[in-house]
Amino acid sequence: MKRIVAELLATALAGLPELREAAGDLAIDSTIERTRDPDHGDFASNIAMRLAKPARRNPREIAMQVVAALGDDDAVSKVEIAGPGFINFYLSSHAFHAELEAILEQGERYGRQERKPGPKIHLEFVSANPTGPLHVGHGRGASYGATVGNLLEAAGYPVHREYYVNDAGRQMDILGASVWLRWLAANGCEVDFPKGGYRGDYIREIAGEIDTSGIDPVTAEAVTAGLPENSDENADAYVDALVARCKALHGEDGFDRIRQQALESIRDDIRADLEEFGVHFDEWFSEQSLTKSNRVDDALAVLEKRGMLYKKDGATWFPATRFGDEKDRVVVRDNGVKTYFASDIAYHFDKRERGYDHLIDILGADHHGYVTRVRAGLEAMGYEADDLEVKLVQFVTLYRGGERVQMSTRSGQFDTLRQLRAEVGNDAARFYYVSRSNDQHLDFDLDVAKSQSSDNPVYYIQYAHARVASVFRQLAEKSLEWDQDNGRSRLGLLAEPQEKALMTSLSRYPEVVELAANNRAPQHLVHYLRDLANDFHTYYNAHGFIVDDADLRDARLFLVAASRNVIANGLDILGVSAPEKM
RNA sequence: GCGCCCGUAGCUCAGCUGGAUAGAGCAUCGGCCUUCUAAGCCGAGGGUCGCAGGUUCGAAUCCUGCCGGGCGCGCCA
Repeated sequence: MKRIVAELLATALAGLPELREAAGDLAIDSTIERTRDPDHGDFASNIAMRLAKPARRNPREIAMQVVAALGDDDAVSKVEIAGPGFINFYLSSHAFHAELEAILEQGERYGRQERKPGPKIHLEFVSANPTGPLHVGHGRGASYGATVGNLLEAAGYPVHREYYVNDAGRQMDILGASVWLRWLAANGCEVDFPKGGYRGDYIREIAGEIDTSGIDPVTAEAVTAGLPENSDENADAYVDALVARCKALHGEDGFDRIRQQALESIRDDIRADLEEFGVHFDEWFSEQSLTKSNRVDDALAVLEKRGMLYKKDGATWFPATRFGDEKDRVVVRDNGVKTYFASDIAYHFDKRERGYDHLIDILGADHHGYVTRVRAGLEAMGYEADDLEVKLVQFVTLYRGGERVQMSTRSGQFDTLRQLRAEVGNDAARFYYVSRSNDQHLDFDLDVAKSQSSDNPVYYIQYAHARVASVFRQLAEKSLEWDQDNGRSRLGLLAEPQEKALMTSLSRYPEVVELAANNRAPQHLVHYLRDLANDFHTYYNAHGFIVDDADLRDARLFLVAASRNVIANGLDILGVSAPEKM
């Protein structure tokens, strides 16, 4: 709808060379906004004020000139100049009726833009290490990422959703050793469990499920002989020695089998958890595959070739400070092992090489330290630092009964995403996770999320949708039918203030989706749906829909059906269900 | 010490690339069910937008400094 005004303004400006020159590359779109006050019309443009300086003229005078140059359009009923130089546009009821018709014509497509050829967006999110179940914090990244993906798709961009599986490196060895020890224990071989090991119950479960055919049980003495003490200072050495011992006793293959089964079990569990949560990925990208296909070496070779590596103290360094990082970073340690940073830049290099134009990483706030260096890596390899956009998701704190819920893996308290979903349901979880800006700490109140009452906005919005469905059920019970065509031709009967307000809100939907997509800000959609539901409930309480006058009834049901359509489309983007009945 | 994020009503938070009188929910108070679901609606009170400067026609929004809170600063992953 905004486009109507934008086009009118653009045409007017095209006929005013002096102003057009002053405008330069000013996007006309960016001068137009919805008004907050209906007294200011439906849309306002501040273009006259923006042009005042470059044109060295009085803004009201410019506004008058622009208004005089505006062509006629039956979508616009009135144009006024107000305040310091705003141009206020009042849209005609014709324009709003056309929008209502578009909503029902386009159905699920309403608010979605035509698919654009590019830029192709690579969206990486969650990417939690496969060492245990997802916790509550990951849930926020999952909801946020999934919703941003939906928004970007609605805005027309091709989106590839990817989960990076950190299935290589030392942590996987520790996971393997943890499962191995639990397996040994189940077979009568008790060994002191390492302090840095994974001790969750799921490790025991995995140990009980893995296929160990051909791997023979051993004695505790064989395992512990010559091992360092399992003390706090020796924690790392003790774990590493256990890994080495496992390989010595069962062979590389034996250890590898245990480790691989452990990580696959956990990864599959994470995948199932996310699927149940309505969070889908196009690809689960394995870090192991990066190494196997030599992509890390490829990336390092590119850096080498560009003179972006140097040796110092036996290690290989990347001069990150040249790209604004606070210190240079090691990519290959003095023991020859490549760092996590090396595979990280290789991974992002690979993303670009796979043909994605724009990379978005959604990370926990504790990862913000990596942003500069990874962007530096991309830049050093010849890409733009801005090709990588990082959205940080701040921490989540759970509250119950006004008290902070302690989240600790160790104490076995409430902390997994599964537990949260079981307690409040997927809809409430998806909704609350994205109801706040990603860079705002999130206080997640379990009592509110669970409550099926007025203080719970999820139900408030869903209720509006269910109410519409109920109205149509009621219609059928009264053996009446909705004549949609008649309703369409009678939209002029919708003159009540609540009807005007609802039509205005509905027409905003495409703009809200675009705004939310461009800013990676799902909370805009959340707040919009809340407002829309409010407009609907107000209308519902003020006027009957199933009235005796068939023309008025058909017209009102047209508006009501359009409301249902927009609410359903919005909830779909949020990954929240739109119930027919509550 | 350095870097990132945050500071808006009693509480939890919106506030779009700077716009017109700073908004919503909860909580508090007062109304509305013989009529499509009261999981709803209407109304009232409640603000030094952390503080101080600056930029400009205009600042909660941009810049600088300070105060307060969170997170991060490995040849870990």
